[in-house]
Amino acid sequence: MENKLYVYNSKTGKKELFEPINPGHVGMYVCGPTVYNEVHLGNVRTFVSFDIIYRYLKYLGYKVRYVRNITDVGHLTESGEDKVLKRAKLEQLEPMELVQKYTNMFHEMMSIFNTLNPDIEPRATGHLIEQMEMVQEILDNGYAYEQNGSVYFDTLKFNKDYKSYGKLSGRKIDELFTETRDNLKNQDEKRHASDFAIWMKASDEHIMKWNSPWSVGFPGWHLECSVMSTKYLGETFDIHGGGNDLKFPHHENEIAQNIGARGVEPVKYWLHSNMLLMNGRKMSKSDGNTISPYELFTGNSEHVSKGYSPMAVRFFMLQSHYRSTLDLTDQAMQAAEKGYKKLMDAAQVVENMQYPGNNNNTTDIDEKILTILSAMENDMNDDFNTPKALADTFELVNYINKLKDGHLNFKEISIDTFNKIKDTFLKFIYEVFGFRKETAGEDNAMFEGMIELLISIRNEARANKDWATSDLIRDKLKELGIQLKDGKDGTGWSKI
RNA sequence: GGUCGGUUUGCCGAGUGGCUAGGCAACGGUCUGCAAAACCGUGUACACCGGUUCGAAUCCGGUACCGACCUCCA
Repeated sequence: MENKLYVYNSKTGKKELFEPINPGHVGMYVCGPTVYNEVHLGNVRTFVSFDIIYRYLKYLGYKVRYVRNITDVGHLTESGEDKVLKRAKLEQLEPMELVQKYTNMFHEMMSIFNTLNPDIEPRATGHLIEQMEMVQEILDNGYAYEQNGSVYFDTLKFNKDYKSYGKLSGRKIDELFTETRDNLKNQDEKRHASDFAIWMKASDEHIMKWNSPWSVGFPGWHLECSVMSTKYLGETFDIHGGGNDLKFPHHENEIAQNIGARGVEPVKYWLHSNMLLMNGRKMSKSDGNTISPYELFTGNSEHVSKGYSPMAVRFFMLQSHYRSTLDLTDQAMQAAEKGYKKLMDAAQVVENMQYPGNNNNTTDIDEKILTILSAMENDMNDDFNTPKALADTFELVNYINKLKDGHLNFKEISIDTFNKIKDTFLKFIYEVFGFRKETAGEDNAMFEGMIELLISIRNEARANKDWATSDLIRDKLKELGIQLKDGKDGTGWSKI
């Protein structure tokens, strides 16, 4: 942990030295999905971005508590309907049945993309008591008012006392007054247009509702994150993450609620990831500019010419910085797929490579390699710059391939340098970047044995200049997805 | 309309006041029975117009275009 990690804090708009509140420990909260629908590829980008951050913090040796919630109530559509209820009606499922269905699918997708599970994954409906308690605290402190059974956060009073409403998202409360859309439900109950509901009275036909001191109703969407983050991470914690479209109003309101209830700023570092675009525009279901993860895997979409594997997609995402927009195009995916394959081929090569003999002499090549190795960490320390770290990694790929082909002699580097390449390279590929081998077969001894057998039969044929047999084996294997590669030291193979 | 961000070589995408990002594609070469892979070499880019500077694609100002947010959104 002697390295210094800098993170870009949305609250200050600057890169800041990362110093956790409790040395050695990091509390991190990321807004999870609302489970009313199949997970969107854009969501995946956000969760992959924070997966890298989680992984890298762990790599640095921090003990991280990663909390990511599941929103299963209170998230309303523009017309004021509960998203979960609306969808449940459509699919003719119990609300909790629907929530479970999409929660399961979400977990499956996260595992397909090889993201690590959060340490705690709390649900909004599991924290109704705590949410009511916070509503009461805010009321007691005078930053909320009740109106016909609903409770609204008083942004004007809050802003008068703390002068901070709108600070995170750079908004001014006076402007919010005029900008607000006028089609929101219960708008007229609010004192000020920028006020927001923290408890809502439910109508008779509303199914998901609970008894409270104010009405039979349900909590406001922003409340759950305030409650669950502080419950599991404390009144102040280190990192809060989410997509930058949540900055306003969600995160802004979260801060207001926490301060309104407890009087303290909850978050030290706000991290926001940027949007995934497709063909230059934000992915959006309404105008058809969207592709689901499964469509991307199978190629069953007008936007792509073929399917791409989940790890190729992950690689594609890591090739841009999490704070930049990323534009998904078919051409870009093809490039990413090939680059990913090259990287993983090198990983397989270096895994099986041993340094011959024992040489401790170092040359200027050792020095160059050691510079690359430290650059990998330095670049990740610079606000998790995965594209740069990945570029460094490709420089190692070049050295690995040169060693393999004999263009670089092992004697030109020391055994110590070689072991460092192997160790760091594999650590970054598997632990930090979170790539994984995509087919079970690669780890299967019998499968590998059979390939090796075919290769030796083919080599026999080649020795006899029986090109017909030789090419038959090569071509048939290629059809099955195995690419043979004839090299100086015999024939290797890889998955296509 | 308001706020913020972007415009980098054929594509994606980093970065920096003077030093090769990287991946993909292209072209030439090495290797190979052929192929693939790998390796070597080639490309000299930073929207436009001004300004600051010994020097700017990088800083400042303006213009154009694009995008996001402005209580559905990762």
